[in-house]
Amino acid sequence: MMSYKIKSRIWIEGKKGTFLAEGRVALMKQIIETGSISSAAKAMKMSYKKAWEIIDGMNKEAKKPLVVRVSGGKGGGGTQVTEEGIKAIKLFDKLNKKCQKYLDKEVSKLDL
Amino acid sequence: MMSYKIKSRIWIEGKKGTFLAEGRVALMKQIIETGSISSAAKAMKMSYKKAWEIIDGMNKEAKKPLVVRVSGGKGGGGTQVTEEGIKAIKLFDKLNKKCQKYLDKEVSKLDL
DNA sequence: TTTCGTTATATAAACAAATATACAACGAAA
DNA sequence: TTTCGTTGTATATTTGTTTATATAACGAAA
Repeated sequence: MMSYKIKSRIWIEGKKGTFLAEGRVALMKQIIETGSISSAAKAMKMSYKKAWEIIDGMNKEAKKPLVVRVSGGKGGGGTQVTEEGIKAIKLFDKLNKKCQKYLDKEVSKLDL
Repeated sequence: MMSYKIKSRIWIEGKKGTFLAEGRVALMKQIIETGSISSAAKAMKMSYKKAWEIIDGMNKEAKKPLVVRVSGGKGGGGTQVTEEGIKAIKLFDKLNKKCQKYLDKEVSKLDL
């Protein structure tokens, strides 16, 4: 009857805290677009502090850094997403889609 | 290498809001144990108001009530989880386990 | 050496969420 | 009719989270 919808949220945890999650991936995508944490935060209407903390926490859980930050220099510096970061984005998006697809299939068997 | 763990959270949405979710199911289980919203809330160290709102929201999204509440009467009244409620608990727990199992399997292929 | 806009950091202010408190309504049983 | 502990509801308080603000550090390039 399609009365109900199943929703899900996934995230990946490292030893001390969250590694990858939806917001983190979205922020990385925005950094790719804009070239810096500050402009990415602005575009997402997020405070710089929060954005910085997300990036910092993510890098601390990563084996190789997902983003590299440069302070000072031409234009004041900036932040770049590494190859590892791009891999992480793709991995997360893929897992997320698979999870939702699986759940939709399971629920469709159930006539809720 | 087992460095990372995948985590997930699922919930079921009705037309106007959340129907089933982890906290709601836990509360129903506690109501089965204790026989009332107030004592269940106390046992879970949750405010009565929050517990009441959870139950209210859940019943509003349910086709048949998952809990029946009686105010007044012997002992002041109480709350009981219906057969529908018990079915809902089992359904949710099963879906939740399946989801986590699926994700663990997917992640195990990935050598994170 | 000066300039630039960024990163990095601390603290204050604003906002949101949860809790605590109080009290009316309820109705079966004594 | 009175009693009981619950449900139901509103409001004030507390707590926690998020944002805003300010400022130092940075370092390549002009």
